[in-house]
Amino acid sequence: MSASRPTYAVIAKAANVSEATVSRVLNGDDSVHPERAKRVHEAVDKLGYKKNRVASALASGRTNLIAVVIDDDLSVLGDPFWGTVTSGVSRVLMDNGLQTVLMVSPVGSLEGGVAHYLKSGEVDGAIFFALHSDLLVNNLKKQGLPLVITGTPHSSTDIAFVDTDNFGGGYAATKHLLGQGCKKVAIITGDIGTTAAKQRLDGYLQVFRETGHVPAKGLICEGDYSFESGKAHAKKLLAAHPDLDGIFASNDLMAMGAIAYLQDEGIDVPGKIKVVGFDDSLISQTSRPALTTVRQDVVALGEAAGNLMIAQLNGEEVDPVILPTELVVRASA
Amino acid sequence: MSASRPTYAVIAKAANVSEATVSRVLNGDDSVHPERAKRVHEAVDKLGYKKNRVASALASGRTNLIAVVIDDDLSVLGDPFWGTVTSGVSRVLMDNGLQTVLMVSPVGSLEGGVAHYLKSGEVDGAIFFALHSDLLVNNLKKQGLPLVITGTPHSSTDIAFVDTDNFGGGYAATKHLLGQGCKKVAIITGDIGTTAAKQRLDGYLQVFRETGHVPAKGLICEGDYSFESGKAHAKKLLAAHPDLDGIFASNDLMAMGAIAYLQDEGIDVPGKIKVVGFDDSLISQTSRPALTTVRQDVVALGEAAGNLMIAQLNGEEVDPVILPTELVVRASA
DNA sequence: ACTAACCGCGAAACCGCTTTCACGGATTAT
DNA sequence: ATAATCCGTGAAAGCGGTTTCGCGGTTAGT
Repeated sequence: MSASRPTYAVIAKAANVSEATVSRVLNGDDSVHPERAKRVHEAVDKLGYKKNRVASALASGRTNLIAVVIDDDLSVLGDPFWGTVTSGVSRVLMDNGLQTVLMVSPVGSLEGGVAHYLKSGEVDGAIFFALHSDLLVNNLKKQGLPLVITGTPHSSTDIAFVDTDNFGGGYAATKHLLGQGCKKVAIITGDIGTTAAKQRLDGYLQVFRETGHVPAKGLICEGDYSFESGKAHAKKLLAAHPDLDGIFASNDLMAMGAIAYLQDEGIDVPGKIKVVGFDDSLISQTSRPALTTVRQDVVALGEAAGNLMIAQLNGEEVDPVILPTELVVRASA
Repeated sequence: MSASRPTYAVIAKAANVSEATVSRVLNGDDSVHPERAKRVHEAVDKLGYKKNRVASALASGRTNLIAVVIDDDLSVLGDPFWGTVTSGVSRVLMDNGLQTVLMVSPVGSLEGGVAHYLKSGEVDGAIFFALHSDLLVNNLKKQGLPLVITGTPHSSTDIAFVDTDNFGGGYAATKHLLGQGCKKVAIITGDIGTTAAKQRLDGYLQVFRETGHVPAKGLICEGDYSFESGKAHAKKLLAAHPDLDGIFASNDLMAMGAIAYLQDEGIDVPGKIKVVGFDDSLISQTSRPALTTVRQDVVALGEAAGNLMIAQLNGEEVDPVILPTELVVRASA
């Protein structure tokens, strides 16, 4: 850095006030006489002063940094879903003068880099994505760190979280298939270790509960959100149930996999078998037949997480936020 | 925080040394007597001491924070490409004790939040993605901030950058189409304002230069990397050149768009027209026909950017890094 | 008119770590 | 043996803000 940047000492002298007053003015303390406040502002403008946020953080104990922790490996941010959530979070935080510190790493244990970092007081709060275990968050919660989880936690904690209405989405998707005349509808769930997959399955089951029917054995199979898994399960399902006429896949990628298999077999979609996905990701629009799917507002999810964090920093009590889903009917069902 | 965390004062007392010595030990200064160093380490372990990185940053002037600046809006992180690059960067930085501060915002001018933040000394360096203009980086460079650009800069600066071999990729893709017997090969470029798009086009042109041919007029059209743009340009191209038999699209999404249009028109891919994409993104594997495309190692790109930053922080001189591409032949060409 | 509460403001302590400086003792050179 | 170096170490001065505390001067209470 060529010219060292000015400090309070310089501003104070230029405005002919004390450093304490400079601090008050710059932090919006309205107990300063307008005249002196004006002098301070003028000095700040004239000298191009920018507050050193590190020094400020040390003195005040607030870093204005929020960690976004992705409990996984590299692949997660490569998923447009989490990338989009992240940008939603980031934007909200930035609008509130906070910066986003990104940490991509498995956080299984209470030790390890991420855990230490979060406990070192270098961030004012943490937002978790794709959390595999509640161990760390419960531990951090005890330490009083403001926390937000994106997705529903596994255990029933009192930690703030935001999520999509997975249950409602699963319900709507299944109902739609039945409404289209399907008699035998299967579900390919996501990794059942995730709460989202469980909830979507619950939505599916609820439809049958309401009609008094019991979903046939073997119509429920557990995928892992991958294209290949959609393909494989479609094959298995069709072999066991030749009269299958509807598939609800827990995400678009598996739906695409299923459709790929069916098309390879010369089975018409949606003529013979109708398929519904989940997410309304880009591929659902570009594939053919275009995919009927359950849309979730991913940016809104990120923004909600950011807002929940802001609220907590302001000392407010917060409740979980569940965002609605919407069925988008295209060609596949 | 329930129990306030220990400070140097506590450790120093416990180990019966001065705070200066504690600092030396914790910062790897080997001039401390092993016996005393051991005492310090024991005290640290016993008391569960974690260094306050904020205080450390203030005193040392090093924050251990690196900004990742995405010069755009929300959509960019939703693109799996940048999400993946980001995670690559983040991992390398983390392995080196640095944290990633994510900033998603247009950085057109020298003012604005991002610019101020980068100049405020709160980060030790900055890595730029999807840079639209070199204005800010040149300005920051002058201030001595270590910088890395992902993608080739527009102007010829002496700023470190990493990029994929776009030229080579474009060359290979075009050559492949010709090698498959195509006589009339068009290119749908990306947003020509990006250097990547220009370089891929250059690769395409180079093939013709070498063969002494001049690519027919109207075979070069400028897309914008979107699905729709691929679709629209395929239509336009086919109308103008009914004998078209090859298309090189500058990314997979446009390739998919082109194929979608061709299939809608009942034109066989690759029977009548062959299509090559660029990126080797997920959709290129899941689509049918599976897309022949130019693979770039996106994680490696991010890691290279991270490593270039580390090198600069170590005071090393660095050269640009160009990563190789690889043609992945699938069904579409 | 006299005490009490109040208000704006500056002095100074403080946040927790880093780094310079100088000192006593041991080592090496002369 | 004496002077010149070198070493490991602690005291203390920062880094650049924030915040407590108390002072002098008003304003309000009775």
